[in-house]
Amino acid sequence: MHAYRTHTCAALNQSAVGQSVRLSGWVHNKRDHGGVLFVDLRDHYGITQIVADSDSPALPVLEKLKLESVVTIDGDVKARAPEAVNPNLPTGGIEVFAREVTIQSRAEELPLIVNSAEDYPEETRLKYRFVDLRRERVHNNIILRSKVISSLRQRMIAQGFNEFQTPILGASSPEGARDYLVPSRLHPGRFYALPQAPQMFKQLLMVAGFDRYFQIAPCFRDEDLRADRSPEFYQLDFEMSFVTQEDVFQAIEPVLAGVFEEFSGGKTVTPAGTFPRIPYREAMLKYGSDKPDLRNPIEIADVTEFFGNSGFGIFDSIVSRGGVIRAIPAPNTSEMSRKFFDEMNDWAKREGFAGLGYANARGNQGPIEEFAFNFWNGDADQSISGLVIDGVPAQQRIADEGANKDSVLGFLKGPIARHLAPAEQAKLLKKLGCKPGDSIFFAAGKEKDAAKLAGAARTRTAEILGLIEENCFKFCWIVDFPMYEYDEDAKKVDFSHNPFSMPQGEMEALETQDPLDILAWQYDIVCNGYELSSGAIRNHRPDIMYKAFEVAGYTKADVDENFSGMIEAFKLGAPPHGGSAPGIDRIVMLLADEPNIREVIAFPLNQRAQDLMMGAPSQVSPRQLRDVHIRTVEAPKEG
RNA sequence: GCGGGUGUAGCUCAGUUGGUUAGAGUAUCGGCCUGUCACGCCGAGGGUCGCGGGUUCGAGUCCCGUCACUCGCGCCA
Repeated sequence: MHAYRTHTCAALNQSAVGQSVRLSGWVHNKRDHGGVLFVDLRDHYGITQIVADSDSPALPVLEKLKLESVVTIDGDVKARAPEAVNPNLPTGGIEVFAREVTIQSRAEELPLIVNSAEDYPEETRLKYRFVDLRRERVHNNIILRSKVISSLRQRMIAQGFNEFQTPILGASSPEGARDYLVPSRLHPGRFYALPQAPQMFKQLLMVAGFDRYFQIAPCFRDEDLRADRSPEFYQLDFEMSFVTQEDVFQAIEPVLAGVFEEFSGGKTVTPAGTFPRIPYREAMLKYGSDKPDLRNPIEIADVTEFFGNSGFGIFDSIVSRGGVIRAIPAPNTSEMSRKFFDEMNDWAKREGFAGLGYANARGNQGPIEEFAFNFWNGDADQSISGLVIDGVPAQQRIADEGANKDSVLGFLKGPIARHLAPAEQAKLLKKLGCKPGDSIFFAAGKEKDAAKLAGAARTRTAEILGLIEENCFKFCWIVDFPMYEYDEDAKKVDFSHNPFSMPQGEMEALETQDPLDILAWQYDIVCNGYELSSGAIRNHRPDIMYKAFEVAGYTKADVDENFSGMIEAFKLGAPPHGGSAPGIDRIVMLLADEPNIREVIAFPLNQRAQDLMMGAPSQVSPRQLRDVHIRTVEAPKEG
């Protein structure tokens, strides 16, 4: 008989009744009835109930044993009485009567309880990650991760991609994120950098003629963390030769849609081949973000045209200084309390914005859209007959109150609305697609700021109102990123994203167009508001590369000095190529429905990039520092 | 670097307007219990209330500072 087990804790069922078996696992839970003791024995595969009665020598041993101790049980499989069957347990039809128990490892009192779904502070969980990982939810997440990676690999290989490893110890690169540095022992004063991504190497693999490469690649970035950002993470890094942007899309959409369909657990997935393509500028306008969550039905609109001479001072002056006004429709909220709108405004201020204005559309009972359209076209009197405002027909109000026609016909309430003539209000509602009873939030400022506030308000509004569609994964491509942007601080044009992307229009565009109008063959994949990947058709032409850098104010010497390896390679025969790199941790995070990337990493660093279990980063001995020619400046702290 | 939240028993949390000896659940220890599967019942131990300072007759509670964790902003092509 095997030293530890004849079966796993998930393997036994009715067909094993009568067998003599040996099981090993952790004491998941105990129920001690004095004369009879039940133990839930757990391993990776499942749970089997062990029974020890007063005849069993195992009873006194198991009785004293703490939870999470590891034991080997010798016993006999018995069928449970019908009333004792546990339908919630796959092995619930049987139990193992213990004849003997061997203690493999005694557990002391636990810092967190394995057999509970209770939430523990992350500090505790990470310090005792090996215990935390025994718990069902995290254990399943890590298994899911393994399956997702396996599936991604198979799907890539099936498409003819070859998996290669690229160096971990590389050269530091001047652009991009901060590098993790590794000092060199053999070369005093010099440093390796851990890769932020295998960018250079995958392009060189294309130059080397390998045509289709991929890698489950570890990446490192020494920047501050977020819930969806870890300093070390994995990407499905891939690159292809002789391809257009369209070819890259067609290669990766089936992989992502496929793996999401495989593991989504029934949630709907945007089908491969139908990922919407949203130009960057459109995304910034309609969603206030370059990673829009398309589960959110709200669409932002630009309403700058309604202000400037409206008499609403703040907005008018923002517009006159070149700013913009963005409107965020909030469905069915016009009857919400003042508090709702005030709290949105307070929230915007807390987020560092000037504030968030609002207006409410009256709860008209008439066909407001049709009326608004007619009104706007000077055809109002004709349709007033059908219009009811706040329960009173519009014509009657005009007659009864002798009211000013404009005030009666106003569609919008609130401090901003007072400054817009009814015809303007109608146009505005029409533009936003608002219905009676909706409200509108206004975000004003410089274009970048207003878009950002509008985007944040769009998300918050939908979350508060419960408008985010559930049980779906909505993918899209963000395309047509601008090649350059104006850097306010440096007062010059600079690359807006990756300097190695091919500009759309290539050399001709660089020579003839306003740099701020040039688009790049660069694209992101976004799913449910998370940026899953970033990619591009690369610039493989030295002449275009020098020109692209020249536009941003860099000399040929600058390029040669910083990127000589790549440039030299491109001078010796480089195929047109492009690729992308979906983030694996974020994919698993979405599939596991976890709000935090650390939930899908077996041993994650905490929010301050520390390993609380192993104590990284740690101090090293003076000898080690001497070896790598490092002298620290600040007095080391204890710990 | 900046802003929000949290910090009370091993663990999860409660703690009122500043007022007696800081509570509960769970875990641990002891006792009882032969059919539980969140077993049940009885009892016990367990606290620098994150840390430092201040106000007060009196501070877990109010004020100032500070630390840790976390979420967001900056940052992350």
